[in-house]
Amino acid sequence: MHTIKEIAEMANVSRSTVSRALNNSGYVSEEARKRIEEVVEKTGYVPSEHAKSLRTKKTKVIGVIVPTIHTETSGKIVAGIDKELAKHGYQILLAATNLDQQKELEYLDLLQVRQVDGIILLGTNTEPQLAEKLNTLPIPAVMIGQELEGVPSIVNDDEGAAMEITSYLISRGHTRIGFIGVDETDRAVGYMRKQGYLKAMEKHHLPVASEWMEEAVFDIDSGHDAMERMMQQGRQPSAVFAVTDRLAIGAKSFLKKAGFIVPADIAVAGIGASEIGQYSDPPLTTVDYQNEHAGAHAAKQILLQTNDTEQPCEKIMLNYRLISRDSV
Amino acid sequence: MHTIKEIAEMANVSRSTVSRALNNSGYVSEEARKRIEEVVEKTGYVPSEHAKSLRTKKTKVIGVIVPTIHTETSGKIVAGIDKELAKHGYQILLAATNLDQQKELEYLDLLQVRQVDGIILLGTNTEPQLAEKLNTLPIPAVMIGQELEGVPSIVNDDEGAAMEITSYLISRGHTRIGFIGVDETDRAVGYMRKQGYLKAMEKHHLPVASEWMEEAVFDIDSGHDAMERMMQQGRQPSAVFAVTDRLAIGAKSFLKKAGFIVPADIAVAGIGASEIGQYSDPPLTTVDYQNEHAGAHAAKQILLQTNDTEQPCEKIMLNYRLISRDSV
DNA sequence: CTGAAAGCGCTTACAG
DNA sequence: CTGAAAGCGCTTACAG
Repeated sequence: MHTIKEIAEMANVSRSTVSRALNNSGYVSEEARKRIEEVVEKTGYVPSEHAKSLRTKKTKVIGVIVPTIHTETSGKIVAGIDKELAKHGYQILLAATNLDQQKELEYLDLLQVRQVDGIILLGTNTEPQLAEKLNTLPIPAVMIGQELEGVPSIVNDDEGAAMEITSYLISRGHTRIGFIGVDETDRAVGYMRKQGYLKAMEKHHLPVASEWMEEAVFDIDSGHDAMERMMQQGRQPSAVFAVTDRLAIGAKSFLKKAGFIVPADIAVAGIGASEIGQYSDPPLTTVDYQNEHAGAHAAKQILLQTNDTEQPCEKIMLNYRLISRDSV
Repeated sequence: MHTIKEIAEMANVSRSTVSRALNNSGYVSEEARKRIEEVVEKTGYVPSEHAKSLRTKKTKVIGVIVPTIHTETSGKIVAGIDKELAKHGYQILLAATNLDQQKELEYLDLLQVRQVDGIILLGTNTEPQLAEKLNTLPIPAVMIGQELEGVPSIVNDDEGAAMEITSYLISRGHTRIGFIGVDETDRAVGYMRKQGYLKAMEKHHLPVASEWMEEAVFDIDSGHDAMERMMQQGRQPSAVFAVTDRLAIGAKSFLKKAGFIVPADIAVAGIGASEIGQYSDPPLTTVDYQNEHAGAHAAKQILLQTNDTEQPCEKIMLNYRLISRDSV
């Protein structure tokens, strides 16, 4: 690895001049520039980002904190972030919490230490501790998927989507509609989607039986088990809305095993527009949140903020669209 | 953000002593250490990684180059890498090529500039240019999924797996077996898996018709189209082996649309043990490569090499297992 | 148009 | 056990 000093010596100029030439800042004579370019070309010299960062306090790296990295949703969001960031020469420093909320806070520190220029967080909760930390961060942060006081965020219309999908089930003649949700500390997925379900039911004056409401965690098996519990009750629903596609897939897999036909016996719907839902049997009715867009938006936001620190704290709510397929 | 100088002043010691205390290197009296710890605690001081890196030439960051980040395979491998790395306080700097081979080379440079301690590459090809670059890299590199001269690598037994799955189809009574592959510049997926197929057919003295061999690219739609082409020929196969699950899913989706019953009319098998295959209809027979393990192995390898530069260039071939499900 | 010098925030021999 | 000093590789006023 060469250093700027070596390049300067080889080109017979000072380090200052090399720096100016490379950064296009300040005057450099044509001849000097040419000599420098030749040397750079010949040596393959690239300046050390660390030294640069130390001086300029900029790293062109954005920290991204995700709950899990091998799920489709995270994957698409990160892909969206990456594509947008790459356009501007930024890179992603990735941190996965594996759904451990404590780690969310730890990584916030860790990423700061690495002097990232900004942080994008795929939120799983809205704990006040997190909000506080995010608000006192010396660098810009953007939250995806959850709304948090004082933090710019890209959110989905979770309540609206849940209402729409529940209403869709109702419009297809269903009145006994089950619900598979998750813990409400996840405000977007746990609370808002449940609200949407409840509001739709209420609007149509339909009863909501407690034995039709199950709580699960974020995986397929958990959806399977929730469906199993629901069907063991006396009164069985004729349709079920699960707050994620993976939960819905799990529910369907239980129903299939237990001999129920989807959608003839029971209709199933989810949220997420995952491929696994698209190619499962029968294809899953769901809502598309356009996760790549969410990622791209977040990247744009963070880039805006790094360049102009006093950006207003924007909240963006993304569109969704219902995808009706054969599971309903 | 505080600096070591401020901490030193507040604790009434020199910067050297603060550094020694924080890194547990060299002697520090109990009293000094206590004072320093108190100040650090109070201020929430964390040393700048950039300054550290500039001195020590270590960053505790590993660059990971992937073809795409939103696919299940990449996701699982990266998850495996991340988990192992996190144990040792390392982080991932992510770069996605979106299947552009040129970018693979560019990112190799970019990551070096960022002074990562090592690079893990999910390989898609074995171009000599890539091998050469990897071999002259001043930092350790590990390749996953492809074998490359002189580069430590974690590979799957692609030929073995393809042979086994083809033999499995044969053992179920199939003799007319189609093949959906990808370009052979991807040596592992394109060439080795095709070899496995051909060898199994040859071993059982079965004919391989050219109209049973299709080439696709890495997505579901492409598998669909390849299957469509194959079925438009005069002689139709009774089974088809696609080199990835996604291709197999695409093939199945065409067959379904065209009115064929899987597996009664045509059996379908893939490789990858993806969830989408598991929950598709009927569930896909496939081979599990245990991608998380591959990632973890790669991380261990790279960690070994960063600490001990003269590690021998190891090649590891991972186990696979056949998962037989209803698509065959 | 150019270069000497200071400084970013650390670590590490070295002298005491 | 501790501190002064040099140095990692850059950038940026400043003086010329």
